[in-house]
Amino acid sequence: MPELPDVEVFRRRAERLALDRTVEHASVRADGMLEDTSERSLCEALLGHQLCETFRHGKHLFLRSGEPRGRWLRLHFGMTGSLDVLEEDEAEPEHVRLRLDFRGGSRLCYTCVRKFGEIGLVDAPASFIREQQLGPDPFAADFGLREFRRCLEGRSGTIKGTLMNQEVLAGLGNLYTDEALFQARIHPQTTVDELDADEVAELWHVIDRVLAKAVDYEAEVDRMPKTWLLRNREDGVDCPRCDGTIHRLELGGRATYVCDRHQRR
DNA sequence: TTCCATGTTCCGCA
DNA sequence: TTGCGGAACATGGA
Repeated sequence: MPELPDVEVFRRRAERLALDRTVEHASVRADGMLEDTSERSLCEALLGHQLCETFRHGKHLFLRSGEPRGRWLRLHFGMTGSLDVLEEDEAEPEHVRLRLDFRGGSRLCYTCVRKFGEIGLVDAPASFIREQQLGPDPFAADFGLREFRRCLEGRSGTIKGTLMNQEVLAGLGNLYTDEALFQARIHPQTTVDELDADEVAELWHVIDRVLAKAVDYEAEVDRMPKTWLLRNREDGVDCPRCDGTIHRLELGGRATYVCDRHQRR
């Protein structure tokens, strides 16, 4: 489930298990997933070098190569991507699109079942973020209520669409947007200009808390509290927070779950 | 077989 | 011109 918390978990995994190991072999099986690069350039940037730094912005993960030019491998996970570091004796998962074999036997596997993800090579994360016009990352230490207010300024669309717009805020997807709105008691179809200052502040605090907690739970839904919507995404079940019922709506072509009682329009 | 899916992008409309 | 919302995209699993 690669939204911000999932990608942050991948980043920490790479930071812990994939840095400072020489890449001895790289295999790319990712036709259609390479962005602004080629298999040859990727191999050139990685082979014989070590990964030496990790960075995440929104749903994008960057791994810096220790090659002289210091380019960054960029991974986006689409809807089904994942990143694992396997030991020598561990079986390889299916749908591996990029595999880096390290000296010593461990290997980094980027898998993506539906191939909606992207593999790229960039000179610097900052320039990529600028070119893509990505909004700020809500998990960043310097992102506070003031910055959040600025993101919503002048917006007129629904709060759900706005939060999921990566040019407004980078990292929230369908699931965590629903979760934040559920906990903040805001209906997803509420428009941004309908929210008062208190609601915006509450929403900010909820987003902050949900993201931090989700990362603590390593983005594993089964470990999250039963009072979270993520544990209750099913049409017709009882709301875990009030006497209401959870309903499934379709918003912008996406499944949306709301409580009919504490998220009124 | 049919339906559904956490991602982005594109097009028509206001 | 800009922003918004819905449709489309490709693929595989339940």
